[in-house]
Amino acid sequence: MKKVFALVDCNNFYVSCERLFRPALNIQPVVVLSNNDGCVIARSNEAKALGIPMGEPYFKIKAFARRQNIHVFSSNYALYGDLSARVMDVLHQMEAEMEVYSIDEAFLSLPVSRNWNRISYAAELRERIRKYVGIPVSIGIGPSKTLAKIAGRVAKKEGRYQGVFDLADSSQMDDVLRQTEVNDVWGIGKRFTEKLGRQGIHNALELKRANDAWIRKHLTVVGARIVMELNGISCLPLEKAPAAKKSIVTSRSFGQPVTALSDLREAVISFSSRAAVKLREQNLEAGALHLFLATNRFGDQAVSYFNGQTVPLPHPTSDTSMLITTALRCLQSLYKAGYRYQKAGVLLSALSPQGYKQQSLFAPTTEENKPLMTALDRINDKWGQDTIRYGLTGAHKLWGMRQSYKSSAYTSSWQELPLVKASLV
DNA sequence: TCTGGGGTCCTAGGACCC
DNA sequence: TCTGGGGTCCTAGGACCC
Repeated sequence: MKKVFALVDCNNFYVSCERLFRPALNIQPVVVLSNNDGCVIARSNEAKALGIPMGEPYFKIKAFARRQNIHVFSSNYALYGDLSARVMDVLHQMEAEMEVYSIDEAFLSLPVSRNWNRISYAAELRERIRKYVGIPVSIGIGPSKTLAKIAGRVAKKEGRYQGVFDLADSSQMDDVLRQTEVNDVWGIGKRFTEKLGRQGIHNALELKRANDAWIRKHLTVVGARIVMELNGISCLPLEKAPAAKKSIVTSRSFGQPVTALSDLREAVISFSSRAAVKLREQNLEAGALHLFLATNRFGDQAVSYFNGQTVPLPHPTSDTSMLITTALRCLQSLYKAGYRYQKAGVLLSALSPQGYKQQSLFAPTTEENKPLMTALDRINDKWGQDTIRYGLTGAHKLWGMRQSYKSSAYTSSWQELPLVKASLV
């Protein structure tokens, strides 16, 4: 049977998560900040209306936010991750084929049939998510993922459609595409927009009709696929199972600049430990480790330093102490005194399933550490991250993140459950 | 003072081989 | 003056996404 795609997209997701536990904020301007309280990464409609751009550094709007009574939150991924899982559960229950595309989006594959009403199905989905989880969503429907994305924008923006817009076999197709700026098309970013603009291509309809050879030459096959998708020819299939990871990164900007090697060591040990846990969660082992250090990229270029080092591991491993030792060796050779470091990170690559590669006959094996790693993960799973951790990750954490406006882990920590108070009068 | 983090895919170019 | 050609593999960098 022929299929169409539906995109289910949570509205202003992080803001909606915060509002769930602070309903008084439902009509107030709200923003959520990135790690380190750096940039604005989610805005309520009221905050958008006040002109706060996506990605704006917080320090630039701090005074304005205070004047306008904008409610500000540090990001709280424990909360957002849990609510995301609940939204995805509701979708699963509807028994459609689905792809979890990101923390706040999922694609569904819907059958095309004359005696079946897609719009009322989508409306029902939307209502269930509102009722069971409390998060508002928009749903766009189209013959390709790219068109479903465009339909989703219409669903979100135009109140008259009540959160659901169907672009599959729609007579409005070209009108909608004409009104969609090219940089709002999925896969067209800043650079492609500039290139297209120089060719006189400014909206999605013009892109749909663009010359294929030119697109292939200047936007590569990536661009050619987008053009086909705009023409209703689906090139991007529904990925029902998540693909195995090819790399795992743990990196952070520091709450304040760090100069001492000892502080960097703490950070590097902490990032390596975290990366190792992620590796084990996915039953993977790494064949190589990359460590990088960076000073503030917006600061004075004369005193800037960015460097990284990749080293192969003697054999694929997910052993925390092996990864820490390797990362610290990199740090030793990368570190230069006198710089104000702002960021560091560990990247694990050459990933393979656990136990997949043959062990070396001569290299030291980490096999005997497996029970220790398993025990460590179990305890931290049960009692919370970092209940047991490697020494030297530091108690004072000079390098730790700023999170001045964080809400509670309402749904994933017994200590932080919301309290409901009632009294009988 | 203060500018996120974690990913993917594609291409060009260098190293190396016969 | 003239300095092969074709193939593979790897990596760095660019572009994009949420």
